[in-house]
Amino acid sequence: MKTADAVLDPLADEDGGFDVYAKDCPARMVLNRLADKWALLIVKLLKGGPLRFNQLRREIEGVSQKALSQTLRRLERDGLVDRRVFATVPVTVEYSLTELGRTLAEAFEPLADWAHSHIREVLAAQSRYDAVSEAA
Amino acid sequence: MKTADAVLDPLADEDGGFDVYAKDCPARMVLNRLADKWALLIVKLLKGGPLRFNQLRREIEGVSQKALSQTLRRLERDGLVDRRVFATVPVTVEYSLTELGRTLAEAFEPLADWAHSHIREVLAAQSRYDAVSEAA
DNA sequence: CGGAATCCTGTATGATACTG
DNA sequence: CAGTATCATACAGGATTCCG
Repeated sequence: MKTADAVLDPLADEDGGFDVYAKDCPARMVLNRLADKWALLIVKLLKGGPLRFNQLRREIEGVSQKALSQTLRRLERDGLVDRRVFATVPVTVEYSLTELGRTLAEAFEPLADWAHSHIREVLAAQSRYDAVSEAA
Repeated sequence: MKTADAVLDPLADEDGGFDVYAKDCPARMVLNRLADKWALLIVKLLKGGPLRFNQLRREIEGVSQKALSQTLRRLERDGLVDRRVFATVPVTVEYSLTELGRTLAEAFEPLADWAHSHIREVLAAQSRYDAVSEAA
């Protein structure tokens, strides 16, 4: 395709930003990455400090080792998570947030809070909706 | 208080919240819904006022009519978006944010801002990562 | 215009097994 | 412990067609 710069420049707008609604906008790629089923959950967990692979796996109920592995690699690639290997006898791998990751974790917090505090309203809305469409 | 939801109670923790890391936690369902590729994009768009179906479709480059339709229905079901039909000659359908939806839009803003202002860092991290792994 | 129904395919995901 | 590799599949998602 194009080079990285060629992609960026035409999309940059006056305020130095990007159009999230443009197809190939990097910001949308970022958003899509964050839309990952586990990514934000992991980031939020790591806010509490470094964790090892299987610790994460135990904490996040329902994640497969494959999904966890993939998500961690993507997060590492995006510079959000740091991966450190310790040459202990059974090898130990520790994941932690980078500086960038920490800023993300903070930006995510309002959304997490929102989910937390509006679950009941959402569930109620769903029931209402289902009741109506079921009636038809 | 313990009536309707057998699902909710066992998951409620001391502070009256939910454990996002539990498999069947409603909060996680909410989060997963938000993790939808288009949901947040739509919510953000509707902050600017009501829009019709094809307006949304045009604004969000790359969304298929099916994906848009499905996402809108889900958002409506969750009580985040309001759908109003006008009996004009070619029927007009208008989508707008509900009160609940507006609170979500606000909670989302920090994350959108984050994506906006950290794209370059993420892209840089990706390049670095790819350069290294490619070297192997 | 705003969608629902159908078909069809890529990919994401999960279970299983193997390695360092 | 911390993964990768393989396979098998379910399902989201796109393209197309048709309808109120």
